[in-house]
Amino acid sequence: MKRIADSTVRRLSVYLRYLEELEARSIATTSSDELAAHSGTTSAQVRKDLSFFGSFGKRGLGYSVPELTDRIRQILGLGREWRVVIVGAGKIGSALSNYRGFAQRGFTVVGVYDNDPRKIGKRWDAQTVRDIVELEDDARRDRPDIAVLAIPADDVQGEVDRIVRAGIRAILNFAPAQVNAPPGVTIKNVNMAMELEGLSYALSHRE
Amino acid sequence: MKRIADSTVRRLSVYLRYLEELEARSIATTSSDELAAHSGTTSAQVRKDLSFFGSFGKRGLGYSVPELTDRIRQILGLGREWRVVIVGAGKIGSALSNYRGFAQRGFTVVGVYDNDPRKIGKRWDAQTVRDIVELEDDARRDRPDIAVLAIPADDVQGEVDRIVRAGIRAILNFAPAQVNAPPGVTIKNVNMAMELEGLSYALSHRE
DNA sequence: CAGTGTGAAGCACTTCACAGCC
DNA sequence: GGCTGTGAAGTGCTTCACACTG
Repeated sequence: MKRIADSTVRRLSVYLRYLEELEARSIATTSSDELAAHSGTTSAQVRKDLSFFGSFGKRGLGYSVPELTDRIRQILGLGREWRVVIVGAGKIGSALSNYRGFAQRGFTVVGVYDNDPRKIGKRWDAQTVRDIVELEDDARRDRPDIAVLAIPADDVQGEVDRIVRAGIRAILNFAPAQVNAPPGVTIKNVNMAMELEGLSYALSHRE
Repeated sequence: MKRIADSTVRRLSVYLRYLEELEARSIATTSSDELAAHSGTTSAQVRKDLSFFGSFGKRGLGYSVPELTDRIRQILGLGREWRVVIVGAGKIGSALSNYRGFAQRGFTVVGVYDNDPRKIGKRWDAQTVRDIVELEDDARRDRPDIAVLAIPADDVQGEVDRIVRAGIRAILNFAPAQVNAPPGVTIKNVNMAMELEGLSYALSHRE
């Protein structure tokens, strides 16, 4: 399949959230106009995004909510369980795994790791914190798909390397550090410092 | 000044982090090549980004680390204190305000708010949680610049409206919901669900 | 006739390539 | 000689506009 822009995938995620809301309210159909209004984009953009994956609508009528919901879930790969390990037994990982949409969309925490002896062995949500050095061994058994990396900025690269050695090919990185991964490993960076500095910039450059 | 792309501002933030590291190691000069290597971009991109704001380098020599650090801080508006309120006394806000770079870059928490009676009045980091209905009154006294919105997805728009009424013109939104703000108010969305779904998509579309 | 699907046009960001300066 | 600064070219995402169809 043709390469899909990152921005397109992100918008699909937003469309999905609105479609789920419509589904909960038992609304049967919607239109590109309506989807656009609730997603902060334009109707042309919605139609273009969907067109990369097929023609899901009916001309003159719009889209069937249940059908489009299913198709987008399928496209995003949400039809299965994703096994997630949290590296860094801190507040960010905890906030993420407690988020109700997390389990709802098929993400399951199969392990929590830290390198701090004071944390190892302690209870953490429904898990017991394990020693980070055990990640590679455990991974052979647990077969995690995704690692959430939420540690302080020191030695982020070292932990990325460990995660990659453990055979995990997708990383959600909350550490404010630039990291390299081999081809075939996808990294998404969530950098709060960067976002705050973006706000600082915006506030500073107003008329 | 010419409008600057969001992506440029985000990269400046990354350059700054590397420059601070160089400064800590007392390294006096650097080059666009080196900055690029540590920021996941190209040297041409670095030079182009900087060129929007002036010419900070010396041909044949590169950039003075302290000078460029200062200039980027200035550009990003980090030369002053930014007063931040946290709306939603949960783990995300706590993780953010405990992040050492937060205070270091001039962001100060001046208030924490929640609507849960069980949380109001309780200690939360160095703050006492206040009732969200008091935000507007308090803002007249505290003059916050930025609101960090970290509440569950319900009624995000209502809280955005309240924040805007309180005169705050920059919002960092962690709630997975599309929100509208009047012109003049900048919103940055950090959507973890979207990032995870991006990873799900990437994992599902491999050869 | 309302609303989709889609080539074509428009626009914005990135990369190139080289003149200019230290 | 090395590295910056920058017009020009390239690339890719977004918007337009309209043919098409239920």
